[in-house]
Amino acid sequence: MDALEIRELRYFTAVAEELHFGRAAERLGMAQPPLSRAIQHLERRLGVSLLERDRRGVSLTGAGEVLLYEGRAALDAATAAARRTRRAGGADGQGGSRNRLVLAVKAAASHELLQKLLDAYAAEPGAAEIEVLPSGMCEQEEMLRDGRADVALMHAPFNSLAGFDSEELTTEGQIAVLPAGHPLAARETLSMDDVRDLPDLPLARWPRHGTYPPGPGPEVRDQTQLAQLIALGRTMAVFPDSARSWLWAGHAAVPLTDAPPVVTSIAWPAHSRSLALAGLVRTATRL
Amino acid sequence: MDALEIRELRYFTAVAEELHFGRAAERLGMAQPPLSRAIQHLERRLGVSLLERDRRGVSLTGAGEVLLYEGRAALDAATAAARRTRRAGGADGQGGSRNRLVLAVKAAASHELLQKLLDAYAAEPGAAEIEVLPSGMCEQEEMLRDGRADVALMHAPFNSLAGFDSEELTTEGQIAVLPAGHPLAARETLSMDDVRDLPDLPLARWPRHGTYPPGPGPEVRDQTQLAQLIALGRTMAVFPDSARSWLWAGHAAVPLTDAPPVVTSIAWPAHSRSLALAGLVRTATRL
DNA sequence: ACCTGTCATACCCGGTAGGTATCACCGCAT
DNA sequence: ATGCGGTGATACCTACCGGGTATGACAGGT
Repeated sequence: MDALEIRELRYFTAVAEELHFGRAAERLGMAQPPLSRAIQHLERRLGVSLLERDRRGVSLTGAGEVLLYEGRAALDAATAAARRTRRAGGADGQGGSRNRLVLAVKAAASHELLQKLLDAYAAEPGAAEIEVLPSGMCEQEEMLRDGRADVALMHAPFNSLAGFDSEELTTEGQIAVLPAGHPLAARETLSMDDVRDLPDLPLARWPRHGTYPPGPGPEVRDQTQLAQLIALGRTMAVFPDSARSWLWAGHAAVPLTDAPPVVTSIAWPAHSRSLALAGLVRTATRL
Repeated sequence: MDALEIRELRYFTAVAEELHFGRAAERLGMAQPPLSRAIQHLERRLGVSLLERDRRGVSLTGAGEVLLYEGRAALDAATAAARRTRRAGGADGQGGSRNRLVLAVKAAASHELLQKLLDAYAAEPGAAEIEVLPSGMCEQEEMLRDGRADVALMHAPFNSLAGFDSEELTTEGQIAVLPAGHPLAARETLSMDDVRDLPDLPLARWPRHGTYPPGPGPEVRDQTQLAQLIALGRTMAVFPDSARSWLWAGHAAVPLTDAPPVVTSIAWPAHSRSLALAGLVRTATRL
């Protein structure tokens, strides 16, 4: 019962994701035959069939799905180990950067909270250096898992806190961000039913984990694009209250009475034991 | 920036735990020179010094400590991936055992709760087969992490729920289990101060993660040994209320007014997506 | 000084990961 | 039907590297 090797997991996940040995081999920078052999070898060692080689392509068996899922976790853990070790040893350029934290935040969210947090923490005695790592819309989980970040500001229910330790920081309502001239912009409040499925204002779509959800609305990549499209009267969006800070002149914000509240939390890998991290969390909860 | 290999992590953790290349090599079933080389190679690839080779033995650098910690997580993740995949493929003997959960429970704890849970769950339509895996005193976390178990009954504050999803099931007080003839056994209630550091009844010590904590009390391995020693008047112990079910005639139980309450939870790896697991958790919370 | 215990170095060998060439198999077009 | 393109599997070879043995370097204790 010898353990899986990381290399084998890399190979398997490549094949499982591509469902095609040739493309997977290309992605891995190797030839196809050794890849086929490696997967066969893996299946023999596990005593389990992972892939269904049908003439019409490759598909995952049940065990293969399990391995894809669990293997990704193992891969993340291994790359996180490497990254954090390199950083702890100061192999990232300047030497000995022990006292440093990487904080992942959504690019345009929680501006004021972040500012207050950084200011307050910098005033602490012995504060570590905080590197702010801007992340995409829901990339923070991945960043924490694979070691690119040590700690993150996450927003339930958009981010999932599963597998992390966290402390709640703030809770806020949500607003509908509409074109200033739109009839609904004059209302005092709105409900989700009012803004869902408006034919003239379809909800914009963000990429989640690399792909766009289906829907009628325009696809946007960042918040500036979205802001422009709203100002042009092409779409609308639902955002936490704090988004008011970046609204344009052509925008109108109307509170939503029944939108789920957005909880901003500070989250970190459950097993972290860093002193600097503990200090940052303490500062954050005192704000 | 090629990834660490599991083999390298195994080697490094062995050395980091033994702090001795020879013993580590023996534990790994290999000779010492290749082990030394492997560690050097690892240090060169990470660009970081992990071990301080001092004349008088080996010690961990800061980066080494980080790698030991993170590496263990990666090792656990990899072995969990292998184990769960094998099980999903039915490679553990009988074929295709997809619908099966391994539940880790402390050997002699929560007897009645466990009984009720298993009965209730078995009555559910489409219930999976539950394999009950008895665990040591605080071994459940490890079992969940490395895939030996899918779900566990854990007892805060003895087990740490960090890194797992969980649902609280019951809360109970604690009792002092004393020899029946002891003067304190006649009391209606006791406080922690009453029973801490009694010269005639030192608290027994359980092994935690393989080693015994220091102290004057006798070292016990299982709950039967402890019961015997208590009946003999040599020691005492503090247990949750539910421990009354296994008390002997020579024991006396006195409620402790200020002991921390014991919370029994059902816990599982945060990323689990198994249908059977969801059903078991639902059953448990409805008890 | 000697011996002992430690980790590092030198050198050799065999397994295996990876490459190239090719096969076996099917769907599909002509 | 029959070749063609595209798939994954097989055969075979090479080179690297992981592992073993023997030995060195170096410090402490006697």
